[in-house]
Amino acid sequence: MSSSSSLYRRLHGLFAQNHKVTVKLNTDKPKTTSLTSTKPTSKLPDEQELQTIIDNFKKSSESPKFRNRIINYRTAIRRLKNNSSAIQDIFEHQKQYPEISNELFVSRLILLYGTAKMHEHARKLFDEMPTLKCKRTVFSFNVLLEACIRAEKYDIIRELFRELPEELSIEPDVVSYNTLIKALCKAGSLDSAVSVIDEMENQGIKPDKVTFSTLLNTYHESKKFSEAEDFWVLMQKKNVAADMGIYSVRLRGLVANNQVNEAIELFEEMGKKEIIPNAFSYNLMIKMYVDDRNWEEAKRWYVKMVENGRYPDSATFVMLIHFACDKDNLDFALELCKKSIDSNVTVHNATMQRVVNILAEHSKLEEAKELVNLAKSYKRFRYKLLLPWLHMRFMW
DNA sequence: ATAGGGTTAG
Repeated sequence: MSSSSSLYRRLHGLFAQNHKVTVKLNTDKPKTTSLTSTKPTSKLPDEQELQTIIDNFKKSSESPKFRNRIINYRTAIRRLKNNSSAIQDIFEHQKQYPEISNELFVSRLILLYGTAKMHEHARKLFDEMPTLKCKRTVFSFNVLLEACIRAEKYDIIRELFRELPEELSIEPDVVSYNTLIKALCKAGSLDSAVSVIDEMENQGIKPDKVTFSTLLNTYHESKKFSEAEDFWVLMQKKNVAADMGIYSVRLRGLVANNQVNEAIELFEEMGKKEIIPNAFSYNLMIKMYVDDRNWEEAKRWYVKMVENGRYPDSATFVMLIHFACDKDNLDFALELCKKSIDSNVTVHNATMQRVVNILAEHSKLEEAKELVNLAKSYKRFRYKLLLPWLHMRFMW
């Protein structure tokens, strides 16, 4: 790096510091107005606030419209943080409404108990369903399994599987088995998860793309790439209808293991099978070359993406803009920034700022200014870009 | 309706 750029950096540092002070002087509340985004500290509600949330929720629950919107329950859970007795309080309150005999409604509550890490309450509500005049099918059984996963109680799921279907005469379906597999994967028992395939086939249930997707992904996560290979072959043998998603999982695995040729091959295979690669597929290919510092190929895949009518998204722009900056390819960096604004795609503020800075560093002041102004016209996000050159001129 | 798959910078 040249000495002029290090001078620039020092000036910029000074500038940034001064700027913060100015912000503080101009406002009465300096706590959250810093340019570097500081999240407001989320504190636990005190007793008074807690009671208000509970009372308001119960009041709102009187409206059937309110009860029909799951988002209201999710919001309440979030606001109540980990206060399980408060959550139990508002959920118990729901039992007086007719929806409590609706399997979907109760299932949502069971799932939310899981989200709140209250697996015992989830189980209790499941057990109460007959008393609540609510039918209980494999659907709510699956939901109970999922609630345990959300509560990270993986070991219970095996037991539930052994105990409940027989007791309640529920036939586990493909979703039940896929959920069991997910639980075993999360618990780190990949081998037993795989053996569930045999188990389900013995019960006459065909593993599907979700089954294979979950397992393939776990192979990749535990870096067992050659086993992932065998597993992919097994999937072909089982004639599982592949889709975009499972190809994405496979492609991600190949990229993670730096199997460049195999990744290209798979990409082409997708086209032949009429699984049209989407932006995510292209991003994977671009990322592979960006990580490899191969500018030519990264750019080639970007061009290919645009030519094939896939819209570059935030990930595409951020990856390539930084790479272009690394390579001092200012024209391309600027072009990408303009295109992102033009196509209504938001990138990180720091990414856009880096291009402004690097343009200024290379005395391309007009272009830097142009970009800052262009960013001002962007409606979906308010970029906060600084024009360092103004300040440098002032210092000189 | 419940189960999976998703990135990008510092």
